[in-house]
Amino acid sequence: MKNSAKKRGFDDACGMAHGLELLGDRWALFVVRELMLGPRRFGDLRADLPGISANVLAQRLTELEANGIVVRGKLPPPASVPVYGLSEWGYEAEPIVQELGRWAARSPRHDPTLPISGVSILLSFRTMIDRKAIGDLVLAVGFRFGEDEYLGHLGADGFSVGRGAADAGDIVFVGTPSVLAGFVYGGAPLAELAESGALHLMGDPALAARFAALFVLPPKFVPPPR
Amino acid sequence: MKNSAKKRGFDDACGMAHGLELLGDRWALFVVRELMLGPRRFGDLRADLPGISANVLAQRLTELEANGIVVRGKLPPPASVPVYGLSEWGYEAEPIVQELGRWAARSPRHDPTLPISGVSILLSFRTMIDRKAIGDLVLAVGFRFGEDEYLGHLGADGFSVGRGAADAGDIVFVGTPSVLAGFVYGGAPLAELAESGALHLMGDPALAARFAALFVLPPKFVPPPR
DNA sequence: CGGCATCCGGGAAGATACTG
DNA sequence: CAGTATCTTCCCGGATGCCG
Repeated sequence: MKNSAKKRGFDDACGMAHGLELLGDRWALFVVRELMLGPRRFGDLRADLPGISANVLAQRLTELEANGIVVRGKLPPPASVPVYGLSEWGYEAEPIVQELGRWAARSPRHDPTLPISGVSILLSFRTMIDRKAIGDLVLAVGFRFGEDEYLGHLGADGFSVGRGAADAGDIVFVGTPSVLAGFVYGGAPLAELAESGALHLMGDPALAARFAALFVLPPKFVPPPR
Repeated sequence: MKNSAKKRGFDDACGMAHGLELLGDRWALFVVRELMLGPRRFGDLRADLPGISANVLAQRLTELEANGIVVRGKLPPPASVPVYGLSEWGYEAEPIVQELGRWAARSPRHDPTLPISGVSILLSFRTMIDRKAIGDLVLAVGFRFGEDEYLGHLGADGFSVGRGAADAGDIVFVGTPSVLAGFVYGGAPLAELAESGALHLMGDPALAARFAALFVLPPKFVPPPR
């Protein structure tokens, strides 16, 4: 009888309180974030969640599944490996992740030099895109982070992205999520990144620059003097 | 040296991760929620946060202040009592609370019969209002929960609310937040509530009914069969 | 009385080792 | 690779007490 579901509740009918009971445990929202672009395997989650231990990840997955947020599945043969995905309702948690990220980006203490996962940076594009700046630009953008490939579509209604063949993009970024973040958000010059081999671009550099210019971080909050 | 901020961080540049470092501690987001409609006193926070202990509340307030989210103030004489409010940036956290609440309202496990605070129910109105249903209705709505009075304004652009004299409303609800929730979200008949004394209405009952009809909870998520 | 220390017990998270 | 078992660490919550 390890559990008995004694979770300390909040005894509060407020939706926020219930949301925190479902997603407020340490690492829970990270797991949801990593699944936001499609199902993944246990080991992949662990690799992109540096710091989480196997038992905590297993427990979070179990709890999230019990609450109908995560769905345990199995790839068809011959793979036959277990995977974890989000339920339809689980996918609807994306605005939570977005608002949390958008708000925290204004924090004076935010350190953007820390490592970042591929899913994180791609989700941040969905959050931070400046729709008014898109104009009539339509573009397929591929991303290759090691073994993981994603394909995004830029259109008048924003930026969408999912697992897919990166080669299908009009432009393709190959590198690490951190370096890509440095290019898009940090304004690192593409030429230097390409020369050092940190970030490889396939396609028109001018298009890549136009793409990067669509994403801007909100201004930091400056506490007024006391 | 109690220990120099050894908080276990996430080492993740994702904005969401930083947001959780700022607001992810137990009770932290509750404190922010309770301050969302204006500054309050230590004891008031404690009273509306059943279950929190004084030392934890003090610690959260200290941390939130150190991070620029909460601002410690003092009412002018002759009151001269200390109060806690939100910084401008702190107020910007409302979408986080809203999205969390909106999402959790679809949870199959959500129990709306639990107690609820005055701030919670009023914030939920801001979240859950159906803008398309407002039409040309313009209305000032007062709320009196014991000693606490709030005044809300309904207009084409939604519902806004703040601390204020409830009497100034075209209609005024007097009662507990829970009973008001039962009327607005649970469809409890106003006549019975008034008769039992649980909820007192000043003003036109038809207006109150029109007001209540503007707020609808999202449909529950029904997990598909395995 | 409001605000914040201190001590303690319980339980969740972290690290590591181990098994199928 | 996908988890489970076990031990340790530390946060949370309650009680108590000091101090303004």
